[in-house]
Amino acid sequence: MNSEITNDKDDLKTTQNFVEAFIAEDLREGRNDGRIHTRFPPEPNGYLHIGHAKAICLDFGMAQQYGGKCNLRFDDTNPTKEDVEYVDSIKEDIQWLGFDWENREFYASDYFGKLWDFAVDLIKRGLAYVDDQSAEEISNQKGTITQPGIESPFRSRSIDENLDLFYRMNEGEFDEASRVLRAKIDMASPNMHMRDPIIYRILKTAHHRTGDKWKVYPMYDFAHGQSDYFEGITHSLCTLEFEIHRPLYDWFIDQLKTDDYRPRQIEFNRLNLTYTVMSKRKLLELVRDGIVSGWDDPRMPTLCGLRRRGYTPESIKRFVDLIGYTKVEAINDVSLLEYAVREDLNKRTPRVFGVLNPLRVVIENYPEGKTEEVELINNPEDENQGTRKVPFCRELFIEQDDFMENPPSKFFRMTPGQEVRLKGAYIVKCTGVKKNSAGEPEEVYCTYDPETRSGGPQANRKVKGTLHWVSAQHAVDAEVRLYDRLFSDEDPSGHKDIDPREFLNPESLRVLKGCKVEPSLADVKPLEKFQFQRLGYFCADYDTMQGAPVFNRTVGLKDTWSKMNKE
RNA sequence: UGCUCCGUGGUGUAAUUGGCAACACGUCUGACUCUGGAUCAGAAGAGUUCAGGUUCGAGCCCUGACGGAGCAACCA
Repeated sequence: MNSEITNDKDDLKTTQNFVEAFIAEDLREGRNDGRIHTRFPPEPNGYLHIGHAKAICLDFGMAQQYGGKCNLRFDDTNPTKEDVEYVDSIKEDIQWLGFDWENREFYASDYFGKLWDFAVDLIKRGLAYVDDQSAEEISNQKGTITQPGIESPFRSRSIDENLDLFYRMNEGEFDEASRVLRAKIDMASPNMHMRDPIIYRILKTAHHRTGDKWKVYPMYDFAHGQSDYFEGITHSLCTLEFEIHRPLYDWFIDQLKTDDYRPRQIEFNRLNLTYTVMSKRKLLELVRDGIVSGWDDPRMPTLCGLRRRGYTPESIKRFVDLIGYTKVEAINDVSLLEYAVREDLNKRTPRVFGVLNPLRVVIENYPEGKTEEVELINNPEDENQGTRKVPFCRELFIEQDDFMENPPSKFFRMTPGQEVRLKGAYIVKCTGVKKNSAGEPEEVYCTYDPETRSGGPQANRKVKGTLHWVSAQHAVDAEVRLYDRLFSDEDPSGHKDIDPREFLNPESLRVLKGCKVEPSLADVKPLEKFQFQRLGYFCADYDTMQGAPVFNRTVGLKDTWSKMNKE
């Protein structure tokens, strides 16, 4: 039949990344009964950013690809930092990306009981002990990166005493920080994480889910791997900084396992983007200090920020697909993200006319009071999007940048004596300009050729430039927010001793009021996306009101003209 | 200084059991165009951090340097 037709050959993946290779191998060898089960484990202490999207795509993607499942599990073991506000936003963002954890919404706090039992079990087996020392004493005994630690004086107290103390810790009998439970492993290990790690600490803060039921809470290392185990996770995918934790992860699993099943931790590289910061702490500071308007400020690399900026889930997934997964610490160029969103928006957004910096044009030989309806194609990339009618009359607005009285060569726009096409309407010839006292153009005059209306007898006459325009009489006023990168340095947090905010880009937001857009845009709804022809992609902001649209610029169109002029 | 991980065009990634270093973004040409967009055609750009070794043959294996990152929170 149509054997030679493979129109999607570009999408056929011929290679697999190292994570896929590991998983494929495990499956081939029948480990864990040939199951694949992953999990996405956010801590509910902040909003998700595009780096999390990379993890989400891998966690859910691997499960999808190999016919497995992916759980959503909140890693909520530290009530002092976590909150339900974050739980809700995290769920919303994952759903927005298009992933589904079905009924598998779990919390590490679901396992506090089992974790407690496991800790008690370790104590009974002589593998854990209560340490009465202060944080400082414990830290001093821990040794350094080059020197082994020394054992705690409480390391060998009796099982009964340990049990008694541990129960009393949870009954609130002791102050926070007065005692901890530690695993008894090896104070001389070259891996600091194996030097009798703390596994439970006393915290008297109420937990957002378990209230004041518990006075002791497990540490990350004592909760994460075990939660994986309880859920039957087969592949625990995380970022590179947890590589050093893997021996400890495995140690706990060894103590827990009762048969051949065991989860495997695999670490991949984190996503870094040029011209931004990605750590939750730094993002939180930007919000807290009012440098941005909130977590969903369109300049933020958060998923809610990107959403508000006009990014689509597809473009983010495509970007993640393009950058891949390795073990190399990389810094990815935002221009690739911008490429991904342009590629997507080009296919899906309708074209419209919007004039950001209006300059009035009067067509002197066009009848006063006359209005024509001009038909325009909504999207040349997708004819299903049809056409629309746009009013045209004697007075219009064009872009200030599209007029120059004394232009350089290769300026194919409005300038005295030169013909230019008003897209979808007529070819006009500039006849003059009126300037204000400062010498700036205030009003431009031209004449039109009635024969050149699109579809008309002279319509195919060659002119070098085509401009977008809006009828002055019918234009809708809009606010437009032009966003640019938040930092002017490629790697703002990559400089020792320099605060990233030294590199804040003062032009990261420019608000334009009194922009003129075509009447079809009067009643746009938030998050509706458009291509403002010749300018870029824009997305209606949440601040949009009936008849008073507000647009965020997602990304500009490629602009070879402005590039030429930079040199 | 100890341990762990990592070093392939400007950037991000590929290279099946060792077999003439591939792709994407970016850059630069040109064509086409009622978006200086899109599309199409093409070009430049690395000899794989370095030095040895094994081999008929090494980006892939071995040794040693050099460079980068992570690890000493009662954070995750």
